[in-house]
Amino acid sequence: MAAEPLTRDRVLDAAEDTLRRFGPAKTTVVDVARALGVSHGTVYRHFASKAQLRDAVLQRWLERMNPPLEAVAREDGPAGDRLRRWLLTLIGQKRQRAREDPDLFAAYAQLSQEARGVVVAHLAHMTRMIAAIVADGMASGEFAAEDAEVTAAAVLDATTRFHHPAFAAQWEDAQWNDTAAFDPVWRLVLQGLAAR
Amino acid sequence: MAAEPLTRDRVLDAAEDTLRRFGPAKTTVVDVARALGVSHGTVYRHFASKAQLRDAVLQRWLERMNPPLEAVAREDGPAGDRLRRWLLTLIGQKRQRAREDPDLFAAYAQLSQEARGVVVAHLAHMTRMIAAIVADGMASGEFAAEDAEVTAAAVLDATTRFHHPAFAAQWEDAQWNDTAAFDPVWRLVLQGLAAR
DNA sequence: CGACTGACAAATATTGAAATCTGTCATTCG
DNA sequence: CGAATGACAGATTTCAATATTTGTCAGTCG
Repeated sequence: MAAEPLTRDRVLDAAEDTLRRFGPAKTTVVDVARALGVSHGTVYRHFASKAQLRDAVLQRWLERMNPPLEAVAREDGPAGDRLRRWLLTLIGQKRQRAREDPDLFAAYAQLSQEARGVVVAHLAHMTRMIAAIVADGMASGEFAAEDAEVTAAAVLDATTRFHHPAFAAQWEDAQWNDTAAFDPVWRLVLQGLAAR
Repeated sequence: MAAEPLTRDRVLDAAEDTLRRFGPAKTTVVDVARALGVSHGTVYRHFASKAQLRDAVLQRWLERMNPPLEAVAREDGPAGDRLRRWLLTLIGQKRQRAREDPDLFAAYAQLSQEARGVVVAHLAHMTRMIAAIVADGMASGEFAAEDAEVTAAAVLDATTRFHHPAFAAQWEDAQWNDTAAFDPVWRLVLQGLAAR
């Protein structure tokens, strides 16, 4: 074993690799320990249960979605344009993950059905980013809304069909490859936000 | 056996009863035949497969949701009010079914994941009803929309979270009992539709 | 002392043989 | 003749035994 003591992060790395390799159904704590060259008891010094380990892997994986979204949120230009780009970026990220990491994505889809902690935190972060854009739009007089947070949650709700993993199966359908289904919803949302 | 020859409808009745009693997982074609007092081969004279029988039961069950919705669609008054009532009726129907027929509802939830024929037809019908209300709103100058059908589909998409069975688990949560989550989305939709 | 091990009990998953179910069809019945 | 039967093959499900996995903890090691 290494001279270095085992860190939480190294365990997470090994767990993510193993998960990607064997899939969520076939990954055991012993597999993860073996990848690290330690006994499985040691893994339990860093995570209280297999569920917590899986949640932590998932959280890190979800958090990697944030930087591109934060970049869009910080851009210049009309709030409406930024919001549209932000939503399209979110949708794009989800689809990319569904394609590239089908196993991790399936685990995420399952957890979001159960509305578990990690996913709730993820959603809260998404809402906060939208709220920042909405608040900018309110400040510039472009949007008329009462409460940026509540409105942000409504925007996320209204576009559920396009980013919630329960609908991932439909993302492959031909008719979804372009924004034909998204655009009419986007029109509703943008005009719903617009000051008049 | 009865003097009457066995009808498709009597098979459907028996299948629905059996399904309700045993649940989708435990219902066999033999069970349905037994409830009718015939051999299971006879059931196959009316439905080509178990899947077709299940789809037909589900279709009838879904169609029973239509009358109250059609009643709302035919009411008088501003299109905005009618559309809101229609959506709340749809949401109410779904929740009622989720509570009263959990097994049939679970079967429906499963099928809508796979976007199967019955469900696609059901969705198309829902869209047509909304389109009628939207068209009325356009005629009266209350709404500004380009295409009533496309807009209707967008309204259904934007409210997915509140009527799609994938979210049924959340319908029981305290925060969903009132319209606290629905109202902000409704505001977005209504203002998105409104002529200015 | 703190990081790690590995034997252990209880929970969970796997397996394969037996039972049941689906769908077909030659035959019976009225 | 059309409606219904029931025996049958192949597919699927069940069930109980067997094996693996999770999570704990007393004990080892440096």
